[in-house]
Amino acid sequence: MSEKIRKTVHDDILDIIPQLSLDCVIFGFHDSTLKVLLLKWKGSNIYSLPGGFVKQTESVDQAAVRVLKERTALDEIFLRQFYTFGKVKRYDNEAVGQKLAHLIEESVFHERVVSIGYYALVDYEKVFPNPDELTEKCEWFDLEEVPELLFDHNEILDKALKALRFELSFQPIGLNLLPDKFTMPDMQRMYEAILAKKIDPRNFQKKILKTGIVIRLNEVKKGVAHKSPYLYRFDQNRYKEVLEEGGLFFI
Amino acid sequence: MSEKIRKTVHDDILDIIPQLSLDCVIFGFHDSTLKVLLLKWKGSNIYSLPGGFVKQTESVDQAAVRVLKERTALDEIFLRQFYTFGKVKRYDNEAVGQKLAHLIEESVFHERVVSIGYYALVDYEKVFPNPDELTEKCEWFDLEEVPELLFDHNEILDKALKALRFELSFQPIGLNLLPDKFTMPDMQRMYEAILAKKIDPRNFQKKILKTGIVIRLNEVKKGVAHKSPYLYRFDQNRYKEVLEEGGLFFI
DNA sequence: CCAAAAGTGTTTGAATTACACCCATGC
DNA sequence: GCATGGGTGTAATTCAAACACTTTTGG
Repeated sequence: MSEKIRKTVHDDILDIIPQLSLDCVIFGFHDSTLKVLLLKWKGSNIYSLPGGFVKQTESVDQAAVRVLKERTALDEIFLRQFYTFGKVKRYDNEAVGQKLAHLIEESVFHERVVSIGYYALVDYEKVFPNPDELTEKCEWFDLEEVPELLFDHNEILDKALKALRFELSFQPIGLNLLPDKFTMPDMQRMYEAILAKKIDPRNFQKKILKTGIVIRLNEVKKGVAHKSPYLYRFDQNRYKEVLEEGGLFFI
Repeated sequence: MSEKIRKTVHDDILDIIPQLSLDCVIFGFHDSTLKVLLLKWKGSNIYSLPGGFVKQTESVDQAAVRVLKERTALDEIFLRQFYTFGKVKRYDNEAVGQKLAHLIEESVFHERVVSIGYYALVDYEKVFPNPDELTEKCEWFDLEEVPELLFDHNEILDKALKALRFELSFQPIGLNLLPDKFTMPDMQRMYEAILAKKIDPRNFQKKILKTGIVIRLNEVKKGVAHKSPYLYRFDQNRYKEVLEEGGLFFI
């Protein structure tokens, strides 16, 4: 553990809530597949979700926003708290302590920590992945290619994905994964990637347009092979209306 | 603050996770209305939700089970973690400290606490409400008659009710509020009380019976005025099947 | 001109809603 | 015997699902 890191951890320890952390599952959508942002720890082959601690002077939500901003350079992120992980032994503390001994004092991992799980939906193109002091890479992984993760992060990821699927099934939150202008087939592929099922394009379009939450622009996407698809944009105001009407809609 | 209580709080402080608590919204159903179990603090007119701290040696879920058992004398309670409340200033620490100064050292309330919210569904008839050392009464309140509560407990209650309504809309969790044997009109009234809307009895019965999760017994409820209604019981096995089929059903 | 993806409507079946009268019981 | 709540079926409508061909573009 470098002196710098030791110092940082030590200074911070007074400012954070002890035994409480948060973990963020950051989802992106690219090449018709759902991606998740993972960190690779320095001098190792160990991966984990981005996470952090909650400062005494910030809310848990603010802490999540801060962590996300640090890792993605994005403000204004769609965030959902989905579960708090509170088992006594969330992972093999001994083993983790040894694996990370070159970076962090082992005793840190002897203490039990409760972690609040958030998931975030971001526009893949706008993200600049950024590792922190303890990690050397921050990169996107296809969901099917996620390796074994540190702590209980595979479990947290599973639960986040379930929560995302559930919520996407009746609220159009998936729009947060798309760029400002997108095509109907893009949107459909996004739904298909997350829900892991094929959807009929005619029925899909009908359903989406009926809600009125997207608006077709007088533009088509150029420079693509084959027929040029129309571009759409999200109608934030209409979306809020739909939500206030209690409007849930199923895909 | 009595010596006994001071000692208890002091002894416990080493065994619990600091700055982390949990709060339980315990719902019951009686007289066609949804009820919630509240505590009245000693020597005051202050009410709050039951809650507690998480011991170092127990999971957060176990802590919730323990709290529920202490307040209701029930094992095997239906419990759902629904949200973690993490604002920096969840309530007016000064004011609360003063209000409870006769029971607890004021400084306790100067520290910021993150609280994990659970809601429980219990069989009203089986509950023996039980105050703790700091409270003098533990009693059921109609939802409409809930007074101003301590801390941010009104907000927690609101959010629990929303979560309950949402979940009840597509999973038959409300059965946990009913006795082992119940009538179809009972069940309907329970849905009506929670969702706050009238339901057609023919359509309701059709929908419930179609799922197969309740079974009509060869008994009727005796001793009631008017026509004797049939009794039903919950089919736990069928319920599990339905859940595994991914079966959600709307009311 | 060919290959590949985009765009579009109608028909069918399933599910949901609306609706009203008779029955059994306790008083 | 009467007032009250319990029990039940059908018709109308709405909503969801199935399904295939034409159009446009780049290469």
